[in-house]
Amino acid sequence: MKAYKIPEATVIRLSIYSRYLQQLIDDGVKSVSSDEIAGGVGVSSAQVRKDLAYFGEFGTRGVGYKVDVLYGHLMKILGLDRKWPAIIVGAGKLGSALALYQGFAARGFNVEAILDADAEKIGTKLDEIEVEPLEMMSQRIKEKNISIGIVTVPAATAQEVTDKLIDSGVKAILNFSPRVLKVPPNVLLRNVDLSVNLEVLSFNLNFIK
Amino acid sequence: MKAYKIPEATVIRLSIYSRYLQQLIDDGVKSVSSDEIAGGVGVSSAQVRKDLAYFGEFGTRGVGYKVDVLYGHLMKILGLDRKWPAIIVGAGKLGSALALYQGFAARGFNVEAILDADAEKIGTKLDEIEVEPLEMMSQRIKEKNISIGIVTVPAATAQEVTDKLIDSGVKAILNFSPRVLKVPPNVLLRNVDLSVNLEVLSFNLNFIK
DNA sequence: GACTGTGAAGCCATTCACAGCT
DNA sequence: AGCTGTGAATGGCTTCACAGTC
Repeated sequence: MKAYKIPEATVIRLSIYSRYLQQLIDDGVKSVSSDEIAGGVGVSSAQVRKDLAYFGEFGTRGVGYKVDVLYGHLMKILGLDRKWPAIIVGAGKLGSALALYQGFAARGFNVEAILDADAEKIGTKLDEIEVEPLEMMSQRIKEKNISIGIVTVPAATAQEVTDKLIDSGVKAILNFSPRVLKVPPNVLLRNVDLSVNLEVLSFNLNFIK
Repeated sequence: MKAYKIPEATVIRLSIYSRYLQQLIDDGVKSVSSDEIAGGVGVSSAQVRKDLAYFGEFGTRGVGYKVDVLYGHLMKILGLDRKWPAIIVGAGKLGSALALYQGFAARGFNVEAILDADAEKIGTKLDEIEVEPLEMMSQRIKEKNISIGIVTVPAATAQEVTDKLIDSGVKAILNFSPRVLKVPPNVLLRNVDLSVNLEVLSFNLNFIK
């Protein structure tokens, strides 16, 4: 499922703009131009304006944007004016790291449960939350009203776990496993492929020096 | 720095194709068509053929591709026919998880050193490798001939650490910090922004249901 | 008959350039 | 004068459709 006519690249940049604006707020800056945002995040000022234009007119000609106002609009657009409970499946190194990652909670993504198939891991605590067996998936998703599932299991079980998440009512999957997942068209899927990122670097390293 | 005229999207897909072919090899499959690869990774068969066409003619008309031959070509193209020693800066949850992540080593990315500023962490062991102080950066990069640096420090110190990596001779940076990094044009940079990925999902969740 | 390789067409995102507002 | 908002132009990736080969 894709959301209407907004380019994904635009959504990604909005997220980055919003973080840059957060920084400006912390620094006490009140007003900003598209040119300054552009410089701060490494794109062109026309790009910044075009991205914003998909959603409305947030600035003042001749003046620029009010930092706090623009920030508010972006957070709303990104759906970050609310909490998003999430569940992590796979309490290995990566899953555990993500469960404890402050950056998620800071943006409203609260990890409400973390599950694993391994009996050894079940019952261990990561900060506040306890690793639970896979059987708890459906119950936790329903009681915590979770719509985002984060998959950090090995490739072999990734599809199976994903199917279960979707059966249990999850609407969006963030996949960290190195496996191409099949999901029905009404479920959102994003892949964070750690090795692929390094491989793009190694490909490009061939061309320098 | 960008590598010549190959679209980045193509490089990413080549990496994914190569993993799919690896699977086919494991399954004992000898021959494959662009249509089968396309089905396996979720793109069109024309896309598969176009991507491969940037680098040569690897198939046989009317027949398809020999799995092992194509796999070999892709690994060579991606620069994965060699080892890539890497260094991780930041031994927090995420850095530690990445240091131990089997997927990297499986593709030739060997984490040769992991550094941290925190005196408490220095000396602790992650599997085989020991967390060392930042001061060891230059020495380790030179003696291990490292060209890839992985940044997993908090946003506040990310730029500083990146500058040091580049000073020490690193040619490519994989950035996990939520900060836009400035690097000179002869240094490669890729960002893996964990929150941004969730935010793209939350944006799109607004449009369903 | 099957499937690759590829020029041409189509599509979509980015950049340009300027009108419009303050 | 300064900066936004936007139609038009550009550039680049993807899809189409078919000629070429086995």
